[in-house]
Amino acid sequence: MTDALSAAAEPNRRRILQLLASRPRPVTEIAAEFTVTRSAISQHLGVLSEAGLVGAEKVGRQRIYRVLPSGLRRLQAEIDRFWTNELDQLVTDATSLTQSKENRP
Amino acid sequence: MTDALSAAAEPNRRRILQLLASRPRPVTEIAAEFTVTRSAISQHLGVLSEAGLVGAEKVGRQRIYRVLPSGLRRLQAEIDRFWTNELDQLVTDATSLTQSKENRP
DNA sequence: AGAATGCGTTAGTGATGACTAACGTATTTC
DNA sequence: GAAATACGTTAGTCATCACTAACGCATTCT
Repeated sequence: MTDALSAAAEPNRRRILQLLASRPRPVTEIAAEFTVTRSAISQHLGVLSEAGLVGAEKVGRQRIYRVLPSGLRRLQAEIDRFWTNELDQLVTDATSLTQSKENRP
Repeated sequence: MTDALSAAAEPNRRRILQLLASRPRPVTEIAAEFTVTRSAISQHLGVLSEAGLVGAEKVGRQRIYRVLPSGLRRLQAEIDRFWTNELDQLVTDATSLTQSKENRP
């Protein structure tokens, strides 16, 4: 599961990325936002790190995690590669056509 | 795993969605594009259907699957909700700043 | 130096996922 | 009507995941 999209899809990891996007944080501060253990968060950070989506900087006894723009761009590229023109047309077409064929018998 | 993003994130299901986006297809035609069993494809279609991303129409002895624009819009909304302004800024900022802080010591 | 803080790591568990093989059921073809 | 086609479904397997509890290692504080 080394691809960025699969790594970022997990709900808790989505939130972690959003938190880190607003501002880099140490692990404990991240874990405080969740009900799961700090250990679980640490492992999620490991997955995100392995996918190149986050990086850590050691400051004193804390490890400040931040989102890596390069990884984020790779994620964006993966999403774009998935979201083909054909998929996009289905969305835009439906809005104008009042989805006539949607619930076809 | 009822949310659209988690359902769509799985690699095989991504491809299924793309295939169906180009043109609705019966199950066998979809399965022909993959190395896994038709049974596996059928189950993937079940997941996508449960997530409201695809729908089937019975024609003779075939079941023609197609992408549902409504579900696709829900997926798009979920992606947009994840991809916050803060995340987006990190991407756009990095391109102009030549990612100065990316590999900070 | 000793206690406390901040983290990573590991072992172990329960749940879930993706998959195959086999069977069952309509529907079409001959 | 019998064989073939197009599926769904199910049982069972194996791998992976998310998680907790416990431990260990630095680093800071007193």
